[in-house]
Amino acid sequence: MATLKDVARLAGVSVKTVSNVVNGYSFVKPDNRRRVEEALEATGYRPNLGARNLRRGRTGFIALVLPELSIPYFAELAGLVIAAAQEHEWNVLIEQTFGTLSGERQALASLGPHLVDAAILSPEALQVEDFQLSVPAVLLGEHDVEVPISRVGIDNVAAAMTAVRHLISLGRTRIAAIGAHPQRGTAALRLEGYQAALEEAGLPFVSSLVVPAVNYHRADGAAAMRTLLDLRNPPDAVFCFNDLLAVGAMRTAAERFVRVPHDLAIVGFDNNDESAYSSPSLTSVAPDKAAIARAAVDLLRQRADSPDLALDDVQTPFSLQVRESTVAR
Amino acid sequence: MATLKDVARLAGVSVKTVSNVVNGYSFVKPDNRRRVEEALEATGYRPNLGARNLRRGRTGFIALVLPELSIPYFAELAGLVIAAAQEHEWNVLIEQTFGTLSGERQALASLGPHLVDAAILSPEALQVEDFQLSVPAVLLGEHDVEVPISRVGIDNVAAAMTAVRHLISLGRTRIAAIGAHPQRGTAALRLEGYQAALEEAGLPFVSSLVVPAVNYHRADGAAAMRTLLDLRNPPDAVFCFNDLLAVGAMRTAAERFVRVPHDLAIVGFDNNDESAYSSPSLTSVAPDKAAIARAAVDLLRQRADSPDLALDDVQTPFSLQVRESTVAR
DNA sequence: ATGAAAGCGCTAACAA
DNA sequence: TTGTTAGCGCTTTCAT
Repeated sequence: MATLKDVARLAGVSVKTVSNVVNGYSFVKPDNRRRVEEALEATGYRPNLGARNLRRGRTGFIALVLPELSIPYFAELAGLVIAAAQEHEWNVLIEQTFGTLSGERQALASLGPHLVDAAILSPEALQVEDFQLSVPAVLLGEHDVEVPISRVGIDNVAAAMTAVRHLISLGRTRIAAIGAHPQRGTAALRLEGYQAALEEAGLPFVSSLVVPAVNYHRADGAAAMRTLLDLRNPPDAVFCFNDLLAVGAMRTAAERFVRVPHDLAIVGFDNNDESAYSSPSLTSVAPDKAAIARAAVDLLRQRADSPDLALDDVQTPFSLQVRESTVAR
Repeated sequence: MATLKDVARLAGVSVKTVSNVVNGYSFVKPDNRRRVEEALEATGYRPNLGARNLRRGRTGFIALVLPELSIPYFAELAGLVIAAAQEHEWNVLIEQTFGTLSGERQALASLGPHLVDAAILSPEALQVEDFQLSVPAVLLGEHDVEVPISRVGIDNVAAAMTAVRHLISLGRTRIAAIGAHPQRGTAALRLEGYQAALEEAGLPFVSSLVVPAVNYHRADGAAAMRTLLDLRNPPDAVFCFNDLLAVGAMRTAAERFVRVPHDLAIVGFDNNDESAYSSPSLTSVAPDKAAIARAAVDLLRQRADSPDLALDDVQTPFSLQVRESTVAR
């Protein structure tokens, strides 16, 4: 592997001049520039990023800390973050926490400034005291914990209200919710939106129609739906706090021969790619994932350049994708 | 951020001693060890990986080059690779190529030895001449191109035969295939297995039942299925070269009121998580993704340690997950 | 067993 | 405009 020194020797100039050419700096005598460029070409020189970053005091990486890549929402988001980071010459380091407190703590602990320049976090269990980050960071989504970290995400209360209002507009009156979670801030907000929409329409809040979910996987949605269908008075609609739960719920409905949307309308959240292709296809709250990724990376770029910028809270847009699980084709 | 020097000063020893303690090397006088450990604790020292790797001539990263994280198969695989790499103290750098030749070339070009120690590649369009890697690499899956790179993957011909034999055992006789692709090696092998299974059973090969797919997304499967259902003599079964195509095919079947599996049995490939939850659930060839991830990382670890190990070709196991899309519940 | 010092490849301050 | 050189934080001879 050719180094700057090799190139300099070949071109008969100093490393500084080569460095200048490589970095597009200042003014280099045309003659020298040409010889350096030839030497660069001849040696196939490629800068050693490790050395460059050591010198510059940066790493060239940002971390993306998320529960699990096998969860479609995070996989899609990760792809978008990688694309957005590329435009800022950042490589992305993905850390999986599996949604556990210990996993999240471990991931955070590994995020020294020598490893990454900044971090995008999507925590589920972290406590306030854990947020002693040594690099600029941005939180994805809303959380109850009041931590001094910038955030990017949608308005969960409004999004949940939109979903439930849609169900109400369809004439549904016994609307269930799947995904309540005591510790999870996002869940609390979606539940709040659910309640607000019910109240607004003068519908009663029935606590047996609110089913918690420990995890947000398909199996949890399936189990929750079984609970709901076993009720003496089952719901005629259900708002799931993510698409995975909704897919599980639809699966249970199919197994029990409950017709969707005729007997039961279902709305999900996240608008996973797969949701457009299920039968019936799934109505879902669609956050603008590309906007989230872009906003997060932009925010970090600013913070990395000027570390003590004020906290920010970016609200990204969302929409409701209406499909067959609420409106028959 | 505390450096080795800081710790050494605090402990009243040389950096060498501290380095020895940090790296668990040789014998350190108990008294010194204790003082170093206290200083380590007091300063909250964390080694600067960039500097360490610069010195060691390694980067601490491996690249995972894949088409797209939004494709569930790759997302699941990526998660497993990250987990496997962690056990070898490697961080994973994910590069998305979007399956294009230019994307793949660009990704490869960026893989200098100063960026990554090794690479796991999942190419779709690369030509032989592109494989001028400067770091140890492993190819995921089988490819026609004869390149001097180790490979890890399943036996695609055998896997495809297993899938088609299953359909034949169900009494299906007009078995279609979705996903033929002129350039893609994996597609050629799956097609080969499809043909072999038909031949073995004395079934005719009907070329109109083989539908190509430019991409392997859900939309492509849906379109291919429309083509098949428009045939004067449509198939009674279809083998899709991945689960995404199968999901699309199922969607089209539902739209056309074709009953699965009664009128049409469907088998997919990859066993994506989502495939167990569709209605009907999808029968699928299930590669052992964890084994693939582990084998790939292990192989790279060996190659990184002793660069001129012989080429290897690891065959990982697979199974057939039989579900409702072929056998009604 | 431990210290001193060189050097990984690069950038930037300082000289020239 | 370009060369010389120090030094980023670490590991590792080479002494001691």
